[in-house]
Amino acid sequence: METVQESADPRVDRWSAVCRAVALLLGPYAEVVLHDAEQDRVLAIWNPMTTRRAGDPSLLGELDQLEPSADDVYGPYEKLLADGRRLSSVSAVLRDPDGRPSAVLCVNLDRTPLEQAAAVLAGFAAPTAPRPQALFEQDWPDRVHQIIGSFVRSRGRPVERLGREDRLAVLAELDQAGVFAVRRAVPVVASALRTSRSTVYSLLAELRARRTHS
Amino acid sequence: METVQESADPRVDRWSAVCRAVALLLGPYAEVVLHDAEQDRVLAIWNPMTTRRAGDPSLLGELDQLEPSADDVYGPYEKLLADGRRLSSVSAVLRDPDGRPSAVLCVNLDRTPLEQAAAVLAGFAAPTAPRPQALFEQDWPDRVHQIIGSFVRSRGRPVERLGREDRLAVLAELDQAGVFAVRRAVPVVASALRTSRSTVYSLLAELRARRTHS
DNA sequence: TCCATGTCTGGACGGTACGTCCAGGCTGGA
DNA sequence: TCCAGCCTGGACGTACCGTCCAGACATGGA
Repeated sequence: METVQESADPRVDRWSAVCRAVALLLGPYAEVVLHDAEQDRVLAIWNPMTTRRAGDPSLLGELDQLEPSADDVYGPYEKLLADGRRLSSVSAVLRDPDGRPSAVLCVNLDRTPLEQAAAVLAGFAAPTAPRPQALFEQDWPDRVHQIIGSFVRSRGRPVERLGREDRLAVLAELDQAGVFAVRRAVPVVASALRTSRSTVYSLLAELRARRTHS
Repeated sequence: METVQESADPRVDRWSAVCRAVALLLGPYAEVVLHDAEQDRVLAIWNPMTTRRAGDPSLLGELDQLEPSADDVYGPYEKLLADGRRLSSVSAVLRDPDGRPSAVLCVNLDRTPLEQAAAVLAGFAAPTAPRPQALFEQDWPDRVHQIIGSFVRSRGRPVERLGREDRLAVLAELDQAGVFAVRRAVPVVASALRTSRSTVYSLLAELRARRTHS
């Protein structure tokens, strides 16, 4: 099992056993990330699925402000990787003896193997139907919030503190998901991202420009 | 195995063995329907899943005009029952020795058991996600055509000859599928139904009126 | 044949949403 | 302090949406 760990942080010492255990239990398709809740960076990664490394600025901070939960456990949420892999993510706030949040544990499970098995079963009855399941999303605003929430959680900081690149990334996810083909989607996304309609259009234009100019 | 058969039609005699065999092979979840291609009615049904009976006016006629296929076999196509069951439908034009179409065989397979198994697998990795699979439909015009095509096939007559009630029914399916929440959907549906934009809006208004006044 | 009924249709219309643009304000860094 | 970049509300033209209507058409009965 590959481990990426920069410095000997006491919190890593404290939690690494748990992280290793989870990473081993869930097999080769689970990534375990330990975030710093104070200094906003990655403490350690087991079985990394992306290129993130310890010390990267996947800052946290104020995770407890968004969606306060009774037991500090969030998820599972769905997340999309750039290469199309679909992840199930679970986050947990780890607190020190004083009760203050000191680290955030994220477990990302690659669901594609199980989904392939499910597709085999589903396809057995309808060999030609490309997607035998859902037609169109009825509660697409909920879906928008799910995608944004999953993204926010993976970055470990609330929506208000997302940078320009973060918003471009989450808009790319939403766009790839086809959100902007449905009517009245832009205002919903804008308010969900705590930004203005103009900005959403501007960022979308930049996305398209980047896509064509490369 | 339940069989609904009204009159001793020679075509029923000729093909009933095939129909019984298919109905037995595919178990209790397959419905086999033999349609009259000349007089536009149901000749016989094995394992009926709906309330249709032999002699019902599920007229056929001119099936060969729509989407000419080399081998007279259409599908499988997806179809929705009123109670939500999802079917895979296959149709075949049966021709008499002269080569003229005389009967149409339809096999409707209930996919819900297999889909439940698939849902178990898919849900294993994401217990809380209501729909772990697709986000939004990217090629929704294709989907519109699939729905309409499946409907047309189930009624056994081409789009141009659909009556008012037929169009209301297919529009209800499309509406329930959320098609009209996507941008520019109405013109696409109108041209697919070989009707005008005005008519689609009018029928949709009537649908809504019926839904609220009952 | 003529009429009555019901439906479909193209056109036109007002209203809404869409996407773009810009001048101003804000923020973070030099 | 200035500067550069970004965000923002507002305004604007356009495209689309949904409705309405008068005429065409088909159907069926007198």
